Amino acid sequence: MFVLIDPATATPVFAQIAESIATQIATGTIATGERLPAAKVLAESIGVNFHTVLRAYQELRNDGQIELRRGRGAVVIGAPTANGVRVAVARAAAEAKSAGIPIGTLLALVRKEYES
Amino acid sequence: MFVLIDPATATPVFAQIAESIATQIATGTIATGERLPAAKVLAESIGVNFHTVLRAYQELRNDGQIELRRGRGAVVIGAPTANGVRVAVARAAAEAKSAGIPIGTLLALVRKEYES
DNA sequence: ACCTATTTGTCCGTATGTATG
DNA sequence: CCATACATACGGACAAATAGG
Repeated sequence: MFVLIDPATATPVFAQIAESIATQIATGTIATGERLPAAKVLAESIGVNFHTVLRAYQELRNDGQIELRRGRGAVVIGAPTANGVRVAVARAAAEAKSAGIPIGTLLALVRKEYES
Repeated sequence: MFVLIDPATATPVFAQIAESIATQIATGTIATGERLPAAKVLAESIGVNFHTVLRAYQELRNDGQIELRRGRGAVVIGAPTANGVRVAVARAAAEAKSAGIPIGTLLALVRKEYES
């Protein structure tokens, strides 16, 4: 697990961690089902507070990339992603963008619709 | 601004705060464009740490309900929500649900599509 | 143009709780 | 029962953007 932090960058540390892990998931460096190191462990290895790593993990969870469970750790989720879904999502995103709806609002709409 | 916290409940304090404010936005008790009290002020008024309120605010921002800016505060966003968007979102949500795709993954897909 | 107060943003540290194994 | 590991909350510090004088 290699995570390199650039303190000079404007992007926050937790975001850098999340981005690094997300990239490694996307490129297959970290496999589906694999378990990420405990937040405390990773934090010590890159020299940051464990809360910062935890926040990165929670960001990844909110993006549906990993699953977090107490006592168990962080596990990478495999994305099945049926085809019809992708098409529908693409249309919704395009509609929203052309309507000038911000991403946050769109996500709120999707969540509300999904949970209704 | 009335926010009542029940310490006996299992739901976290920050979630209770966010939920309370979301309800007040939904019911019109808090109007669109209105400014929420500063996190520090609200925190003192309900007797919690200001970080907890800040987290509630950030939750509301992630849900597209308010806009946060340093030095400016938290302002309630009005939802324009064009009609075509609602239809597209509803379809995408339905597709995802029938495909068994969890909400987190769906949101990640939407975000990726939107930002591409 | 400058300075100051306000307010959110991030990070650190500590403590306690809770689900998992 | 116990160790592990995430979850929440508190507290403090400093940074950065905004607003107002």
